[in-house]
Amino acid sequence: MDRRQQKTRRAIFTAFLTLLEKKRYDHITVQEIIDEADVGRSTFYAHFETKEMLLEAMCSEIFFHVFEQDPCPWVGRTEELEGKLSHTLWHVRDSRNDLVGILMSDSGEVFLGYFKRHLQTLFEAHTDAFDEGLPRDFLLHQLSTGFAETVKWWVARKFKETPEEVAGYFMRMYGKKF
Amino acid sequence: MDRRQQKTRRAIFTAFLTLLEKKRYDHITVQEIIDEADVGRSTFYAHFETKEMLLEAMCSEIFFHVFEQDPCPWVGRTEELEGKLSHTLWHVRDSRNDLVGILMSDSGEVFLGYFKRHLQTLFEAHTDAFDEGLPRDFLLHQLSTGFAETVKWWVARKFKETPEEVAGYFMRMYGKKF
DNA sequence: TAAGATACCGAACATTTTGTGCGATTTGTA
DNA sequence: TACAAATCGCACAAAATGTTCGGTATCTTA
Repeated sequence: MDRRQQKTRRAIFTAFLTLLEKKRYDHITVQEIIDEADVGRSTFYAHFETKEMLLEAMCSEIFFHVFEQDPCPWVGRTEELEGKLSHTLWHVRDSRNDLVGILMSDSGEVFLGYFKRHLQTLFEAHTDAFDEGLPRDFLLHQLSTGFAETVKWWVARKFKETPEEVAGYFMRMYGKKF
Repeated sequence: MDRRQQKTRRAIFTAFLTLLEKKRYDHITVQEIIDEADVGRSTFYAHFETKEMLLEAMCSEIFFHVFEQDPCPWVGRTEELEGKLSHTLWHVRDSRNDLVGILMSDSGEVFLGYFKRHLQTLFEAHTDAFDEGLPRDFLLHQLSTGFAETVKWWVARKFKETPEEVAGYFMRMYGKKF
């Protein structure tokens, strides 16, 4: 892809993220994004048809960059669910500069949609760690939304706990108890 | 309150709910609400400063009507948490005409905010039914968001299960297990 | 390095949506 | 009935969106 395109695309993304930390998504105007990114008006519309499609593209790109980048450079594979969750939390904390604005804003649902679908596939291989007497779709729905909410709780607490502690809380909250 | 005010207020609310079932909140224009409600433009703005404040007022009113109407006419009090949750679910199903549009739309967070705060106070008196070794704010956050998500799951399934079944699923998912 | 392709700029313009003002009319309340 | 208040609807201003186009800068590749 042309360097110029990458450059403006990135300028628009970072401008958007900057604005998202200051004010609500639906109060941000295209003009503000253009000004903050310092690009021409027609240039913006050459890249994104609407503000909404910008959000969608940005969430998609960040999600892919954070969670589906392959191979993961700094972590060994583990078969344990709790290890996988810790791993996920490491990624979240590692990318907090990109994620916090999106996760905490009123536009968070778009990114969370990607995240929850990702989590659902993750949990599908581990339902035996939980109560198998529950309807499977209920169980998976609760686990994925529950972990997403765990992340939001953690972010709101500014990552005070370690990833391992948080994953432990989650497993203790949702896992089988004997 | 003047009958005329009540009438237009109601007309605007129902128009808004009607539109919310057809299209997304942020794609609805004030003009569409005005047309659907069949009220004058200045009349709308005499009632609500913005579309957002209309949403806020509507969520507040519906929440109060559904959950804090006192006394509750058709149910006996119970001290059991599971009974209280079933009771809540009865209210939800009973008011589904008003709630489904709001809960399922992209504007759902406003109503869910009221709902989760309500749930949090409800759970505060019952934390002994859950794992007390977890941080209290984590526990309460998970329970309130978890029950809210349970409701969303149930709504999406078009109330296929009974309130008691759903409350049972929730308790089995989150409650102490021995 | 020269040529062609492509992206950017920025200003102008049309359109849509929002929000306000005001006189005339209708409706509610006392 | 008489007064108060809400509604209507039209006109108008302001803001935001989205498009077009000619000139300029930059990239790619032959």
